[in-house]
Amino acid sequence: MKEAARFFKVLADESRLKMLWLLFNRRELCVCDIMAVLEITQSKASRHLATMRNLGIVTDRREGQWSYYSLCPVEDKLAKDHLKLLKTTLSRIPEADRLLEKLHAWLEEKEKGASCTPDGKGCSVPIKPGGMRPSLAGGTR
Amino acid sequence: MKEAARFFKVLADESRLKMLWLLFNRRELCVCDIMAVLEITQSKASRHLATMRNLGIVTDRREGQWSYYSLCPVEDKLAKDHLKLLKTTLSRIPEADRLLEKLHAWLEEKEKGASCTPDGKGCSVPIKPGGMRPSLAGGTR
DNA sequence: TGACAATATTCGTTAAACCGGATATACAAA
DNA sequence: TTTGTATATCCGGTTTAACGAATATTGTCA
Repeated sequence: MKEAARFFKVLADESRLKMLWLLFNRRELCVCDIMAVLEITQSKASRHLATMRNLGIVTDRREGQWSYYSLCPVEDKLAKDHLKLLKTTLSRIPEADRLLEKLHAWLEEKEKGASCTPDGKGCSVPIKPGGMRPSLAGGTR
Repeated sequence: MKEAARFFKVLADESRLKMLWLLFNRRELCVCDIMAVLEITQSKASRHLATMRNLGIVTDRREGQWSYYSLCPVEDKLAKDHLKLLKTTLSRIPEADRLLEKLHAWLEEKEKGASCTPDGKGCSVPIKPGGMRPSLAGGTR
């Protein structure tokens, strides 16, 4: 049961729940995206993602300077089942919709050249006309 | 989502998971039973039960000197669904079986006159031949 | 009433979680 | 090589959770 408690401990944080919700709805996201959408500091985003990676419910993939996080296949049955249910239960929370809207707004903005600000207080949109990140352009579906 | 995190926080403790598991399998239990089966102190048992009552997932019923705790109908859909799933997922954990065996052993012992020891270190079985608690005699099913 | 049993609550301590800011690392582009 | 960006990690500091022991409360029974 200790293992089960450890699993729920990871769900017991609002920021992590939000991150999971985003990842339920987008194949992968980089730390930068999560910072922007959740409006949290970089260290906070990175730390929470690491927590979930340590539990084995997300993985990361390095590409250039970016770390892309995504859900990963979960072996543990308890975790697997509750995560699956979580996707459904979270979708019924009004806030969840708003979060997805924010995500899509951000991703669009990013396409146009937005980048993370060092202080994590959102994003600057310098509109570098040529500049384009690997981003999720064409990804997800 | 804050509400959801608050819910999972309550699940994020091994003792509380065990208590829930016992209550999934027994209509009601008094603090004394939980102390004995989980081998925890009285204050620990009482405090954890209070935590769950505050969240609205268990209720208590006073009868004489005993407080009987049981699961209560949960209005919140997220909590309700995850609790339902929890019963299934916990049942697959080997430890869960052993816990139920312990519960049944204790309840039987109690029938024969066992009582809580003040230090919460288990139970003494003074074998008062006549003495019988309200207990769960005839209850549960 | 007084002694005892079951439970709740308080108290002080310890441990864990979380946080922001600073720094370290890794990579990219100039 | 220097600069800048994205991320990870470290470093205190603050908050929250958990605990055992002690005490308070409530009910029982003699």
